[in-house]
Amino acid sequence: MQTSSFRQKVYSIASSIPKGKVATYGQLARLAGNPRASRAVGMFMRTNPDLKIVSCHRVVGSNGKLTGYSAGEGLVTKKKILILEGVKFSGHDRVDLSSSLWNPSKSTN
DNA sequence: ATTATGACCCGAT
DNA sequence: AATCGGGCCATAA
Repeated sequence: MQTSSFRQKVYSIASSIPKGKVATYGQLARLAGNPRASRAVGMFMRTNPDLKIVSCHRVVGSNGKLTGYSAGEGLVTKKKILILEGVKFSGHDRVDLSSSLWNPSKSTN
């Protein structure tokens, strides 16, 4: 499979994240086929094609830590959106993965 | 084709 | 718990 396909797959998965749930970069990378490409995944979110189809704000670090955001006020906007979505926060810039972590196996689409 | 950078992750100190 | 360093992958210049 080409790397270009990998990127598209990541976008597909990212846009598949249900509202009120969040996924980690490593998780997206793993689902896309490259468990070690967590870094590249972050770059895909950064250079995402359309913020409306790809819910990049629902992507957080492995420990639920908010890393970055290219739109709005950055992490501030990202955090705000997540709260509006119904995601529970554990700290200032941390998401409660225990309750808001997306389970791709259950989503099936 | 090579070098440099980054919205990451993990292990060790 | 916090900090430091190394490794992996894809993109941009």
